[in-house]
Amino acid sequence: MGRPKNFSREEVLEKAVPVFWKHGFADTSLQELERATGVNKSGLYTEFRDKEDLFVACLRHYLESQEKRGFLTREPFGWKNVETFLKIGPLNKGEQQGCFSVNSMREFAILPSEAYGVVTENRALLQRLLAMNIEAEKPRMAPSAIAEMVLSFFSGLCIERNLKSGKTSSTRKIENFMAALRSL
Amino acid sequence: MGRPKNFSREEVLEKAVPVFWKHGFADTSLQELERATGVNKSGLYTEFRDKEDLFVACLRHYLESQEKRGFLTREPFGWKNVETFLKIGPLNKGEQQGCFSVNSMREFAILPSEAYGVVTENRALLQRLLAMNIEAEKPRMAPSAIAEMVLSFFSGLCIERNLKSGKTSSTRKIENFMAALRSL
DNA sequence: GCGATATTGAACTATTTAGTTCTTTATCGG
DNA sequence: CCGATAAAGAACTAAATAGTTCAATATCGC
Repeated sequence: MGRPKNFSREEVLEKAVPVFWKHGFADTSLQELERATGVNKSGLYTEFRDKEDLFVACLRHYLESQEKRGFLTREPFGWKNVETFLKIGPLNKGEQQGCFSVNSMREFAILPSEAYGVVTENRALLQRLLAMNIEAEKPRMAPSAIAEMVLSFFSGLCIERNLKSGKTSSTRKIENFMAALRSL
Repeated sequence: MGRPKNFSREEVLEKAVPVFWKHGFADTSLQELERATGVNKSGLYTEFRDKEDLFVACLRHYLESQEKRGFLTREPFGWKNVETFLKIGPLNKGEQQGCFSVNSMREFAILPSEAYGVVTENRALLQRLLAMNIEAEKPRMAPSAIAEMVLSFFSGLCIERNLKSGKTSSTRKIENFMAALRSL
């Protein structure tokens, strides 16, 4: 069976995500990835085809972990879920600000096309989950139309996390937005 | 007086903006900038301190040109101006998608701190102009609070321009959002 | 413990990068 | 038209980059 490797794919992804998250694809070097993951280039290249492949794997891993948080699938469905999603969906843990996926959208021009697919599929999923929660509140406006707005607002909140503004102001802003939604 | 240079600072900025806009700072090479502007490195380096300096100059130039479009200063102030701002503020000219300034927010980690200042100042200005227009409609909610929401929504629309989605869906989304605002 | 096997680490490669330097060239004032 | 001056062009530098190669090494089944 030969020598066993002393890292797991999961482990590497876990540690690589914050690096790409903060610096993006272009400005992240293999050296940084080695340092952050503790895995040598040899290891990284046996596990991943190249830097692009590793990036896409990170993106998938990130989105799966976000899905597991399940803010939009908690019963009962409704505005409360939407509000939670907006409030604590975008992360605020040190280097990890906003949403890795939204950040990546800026870099599509230089990212493998696979990344585009991963992000758009996830957005479609979010859109459906949002619509499901909105549907439950029986608003006058079409749930899918409201869901679209929410997703855009969410994307805005995410990139704004790159600005150092207070958490309270963000919370207040979300509550105002929710007030507007509830009247639809 | 010596040999006269055969380019103007304006010209260079005009041609460099789309390059940074599309590729961001990290992934734009001096070579690309030479090609796009038609100005040799010698020329670029006599006009600008370094790549960072050129980038910040591009950002300023872009924001000034956006201000000149003046969507938010047309009389009479009101929802119509806000709607116009959302609809045709984010550009859609080939490589130039969304907003250069919003795109740049993703890269603050590697951008000169000056860039941060330029962007935040501009956002503060937008915030004031939006509030001014909203104020004119005398809504029940605080104009500055509504302005905050609009700016976040705008930011979201801008990064979403990196996805290839139809223009009509964006227009419909904005109209729905405006409907929500008008009820505040 | 031994040999096959797979991982690891480090040295290496080829390319690209931002930035510099130096020669050539064009213009203007006299 | 000539000499001072400033710009343009190209050659150059040093560092960083993604990716490769290969010898050293650790483990497992036997």
